[in-house]
Amino acid sequence: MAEHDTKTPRERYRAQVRAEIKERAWEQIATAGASALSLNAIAKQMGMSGPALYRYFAGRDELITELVRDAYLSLAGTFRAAAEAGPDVRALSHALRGWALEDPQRYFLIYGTPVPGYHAPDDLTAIASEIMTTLLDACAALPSDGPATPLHAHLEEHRDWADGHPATPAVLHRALAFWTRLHGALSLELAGHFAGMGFDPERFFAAEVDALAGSPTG
Amino acid sequence: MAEHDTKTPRERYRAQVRAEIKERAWEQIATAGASALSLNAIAKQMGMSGPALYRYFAGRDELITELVRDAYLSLAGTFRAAAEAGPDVRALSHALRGWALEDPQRYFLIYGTPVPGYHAPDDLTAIASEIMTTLLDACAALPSDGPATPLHAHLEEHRDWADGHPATPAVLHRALAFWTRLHGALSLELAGHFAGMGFDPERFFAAEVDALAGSPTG
DNA sequence: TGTACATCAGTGAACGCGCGTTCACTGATGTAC
DNA sequence: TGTACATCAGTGAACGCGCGTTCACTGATGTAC
Repeated sequence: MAEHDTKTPRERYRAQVRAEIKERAWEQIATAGASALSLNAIAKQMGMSGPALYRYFAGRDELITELVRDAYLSLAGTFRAAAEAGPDVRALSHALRGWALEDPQRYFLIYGTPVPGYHAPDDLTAIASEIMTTLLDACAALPSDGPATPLHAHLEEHRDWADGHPATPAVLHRALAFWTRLHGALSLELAGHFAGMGFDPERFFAAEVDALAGSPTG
Repeated sequence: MAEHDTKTPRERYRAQVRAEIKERAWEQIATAGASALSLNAIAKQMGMSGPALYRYFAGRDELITELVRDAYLSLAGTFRAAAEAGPDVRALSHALRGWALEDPQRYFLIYGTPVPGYHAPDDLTAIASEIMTTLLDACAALPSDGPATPLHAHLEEHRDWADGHPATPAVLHRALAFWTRLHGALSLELAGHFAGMGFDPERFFAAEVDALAGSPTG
């Protein structure tokens, strides 16, 4: 009773249909890539006429933007869950890999080839910032820091992206290294560039994580 | 006289037009991404009718395949040139970055989001193999090797991709790390994910290269 | 050198397709009295 | 509870577009004698 449903049946129905549209959109993206996403095809798949979707999304662009936002939210949620037991770069890293493997095209929607001209909406920076903060926390919890380098001085001067986080330059550097290295290993794996090479991508990924978690950013 | 031109004028003309088609294709890709590449648009830009292009390419797919091949060849050539003065990972790394910045969409055509279903032609593996060999040579020329790790044993057993190269497992690991780390830093930079963060991508890239060239794969 | 023929680049019309999006509408669902 | 009205989901037709691709053709360029 305390938690009363404030949604009218119509609102609930709307939310449901919106959700199904997005689901079909994800299926389509997984099958043929984001650039092939088509409103008409989604409508047909749902047994509706094309124009019906305009009751739910202003157009194709708004739908895509919404999908990008959902992808970011999903990743942020995964990170939050992985950090629940405390800051731990290993947990974060493997959560990231699991999330990426779960739906490679979702991963690429965020980190893949940018479409020249497309600009992501502004409210994503807040979500991206939460993700980065989680990573910074985990890096700050690691032991050693190692000697200062010229890059540290540079990062010290350009640390706005850390969003007020009280991280040392060494921690900033390590967070950047985590981000880019994991992304490198993951995106090549997901894009199929390891196919036929024989080795186990997961072992290599784990070795990268170990190297990062073990030594000062070397 | 010794070097007589065996090409007829018609053949030379054909080659010229083919080259211009590709050039326009690259322009289009740089402007709107590879998925937006259109034969008709290229033809219009060249002042020809659409069907005329079918004298030069069997269709859109063949053109794209050709562009992918050219991108690989271009990268292989860049690597070859960078290794001319001897094996040197630093030279290779910065040559790679320069090549990528020269035309980000060309880079993404090789390393970007894969289109589900598209499969690259087989003869690319030879070019990819040359690139990898150059990188392996450079890694083998680095000094220290560091202690053996479990990953080394795994790579020792799965080294077919090294194509007969007499590299130690530590060298194999380092080559993989080079490849993935540079790719991670580069693709995030090119995709614009560093935009607004304030730090200098080149300095970070250089630090990654230094870390790789300096210590055993840590 | 001149003529007859073959080659081949390029055109314009056409086909069928799917796209995003608009518009005027029908009919069902919810609301107010 | 019943009636009158407003809201809103969904339809079908239509618009204009650009796409890849085929086809029969014209006209210029090259080749053979």
